[in-house]
Amino acid sequence: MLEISLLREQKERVLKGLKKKHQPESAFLLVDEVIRMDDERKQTQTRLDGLLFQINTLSGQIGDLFKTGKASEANDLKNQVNNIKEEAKELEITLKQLKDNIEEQIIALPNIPNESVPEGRLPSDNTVHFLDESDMPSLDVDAIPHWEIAEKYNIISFKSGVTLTGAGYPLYINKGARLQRALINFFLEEAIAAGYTEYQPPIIVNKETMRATGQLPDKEGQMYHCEKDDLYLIPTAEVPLTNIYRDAILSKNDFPLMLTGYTPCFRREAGSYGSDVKGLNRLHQFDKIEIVQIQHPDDSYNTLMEMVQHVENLVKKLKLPYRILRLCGGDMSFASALTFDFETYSAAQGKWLEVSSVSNFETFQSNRMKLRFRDEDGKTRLAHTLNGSALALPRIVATILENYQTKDGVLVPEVLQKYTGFNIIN
RNA sequence: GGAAGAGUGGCAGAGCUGGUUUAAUGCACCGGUCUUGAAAACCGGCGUGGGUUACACCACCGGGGGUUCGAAUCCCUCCUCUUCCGCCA
Repeated sequence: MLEISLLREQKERVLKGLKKKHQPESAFLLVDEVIRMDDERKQTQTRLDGLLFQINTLSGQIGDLFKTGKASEANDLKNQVNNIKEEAKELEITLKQLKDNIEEQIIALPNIPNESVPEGRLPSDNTVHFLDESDMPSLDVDAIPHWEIAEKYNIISFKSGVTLTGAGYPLYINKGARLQRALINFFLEEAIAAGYTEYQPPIIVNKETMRATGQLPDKEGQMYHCEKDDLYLIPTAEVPLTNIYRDAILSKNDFPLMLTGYTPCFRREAGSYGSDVKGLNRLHQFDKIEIVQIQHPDDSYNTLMEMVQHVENLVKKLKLPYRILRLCGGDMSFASALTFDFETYSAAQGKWLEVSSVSNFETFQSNRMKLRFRDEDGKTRLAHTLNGSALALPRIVATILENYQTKDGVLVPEVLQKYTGFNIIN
């Protein structure tokens, strides 16, 4: 959620940003509308405060009058107060409506992209930040996609998943399951070595938590909801991890806060179809290790690059062909100011698969969740939040299975072997 | 799930027979005096948000609602914690 002060003080920048994100005409009109409503809100608040002041003062006088036995005079004042109260009640209703309206409108505005975000509307407009062509794999002509490998070695059963739950819920078997566990440990250990603190958060959270990181009201339809308890299954560990510091006021030397956690993630993925959902490409339940940082505004972009480097290091260690994309304005998420996507090359499919997305949200999330810190001069300011996948498992597994396949079986990347306890899947 | 008790500013802890408590006091913290320096002592400051050029002023005593001229204080409801009972990995 954007800050109203930003709309007021840097309106040109906001309008430019909305254009870069290819917002509809209505979004531009919203900016002025929100400012106008906020002006009205201030006026209403001031008038209401005046009335409340009168009520407070008169009530004090009434108390004094009763004490000194002047009941009739007190009763006169009572009537007076009752009149003011009616007026105040109306203003209160107006005020509440204004506040609700402002929130409803401003929530519809996306974050403003950073200067360095490229222009463009489509994924093809993203700029390739790095592409290591020398490592592109050359597979045998009879190379097969990961879903066939999974079946061949009986390490993942999509069929059983369908029996148990439905499409998009694979069952990992034997070395398939152990490979998953190895990846989780590898990613967590790497994050810990980089200075992150490991958390094991709840994977079901309440409405307020979903609201604070922006999943609600925006992505209601993409999430699993437990109706009886009005709780939601998390789509990413970002949600509980960032919310740990909801409503907090940090001190400057708390920065940077570095959190990591492994969780299953749940996404309904309504509207997806075709080759996108084949095999492990897109699932309803998957495993992911997330890294989150909460940082001082002055340092957040350095931190973003560090996080990108951390993720890059992971795919390098796994020796997977990858590229990094700087997302263009039109392809970025609603809440992000700057995003780098990582894609690994799934050789048998001949496809780039997104395995990580690393973003700086600046104050977009912290504003919604009131995550602040105390400045040198004692004032509270909003902190910057950042997060990234490090990494999401299914597509990494898909890439490993396809790129490491040989006639004798699938080799296990060297760095994983101490976690798997075996070096080939056959 | 049932019963009882409790939720106050970073912490501790008053207030809870409704009106000099619209939040006392202590600790912690920050600044100052004193001191070669430090400790102690003393003086001052010390919640969040709205609002204002700045004040004034307003809201918030777990969340929400109500009674009243006036609510931390009374009522309703929800949440959380503690203890006991029941159930159970």
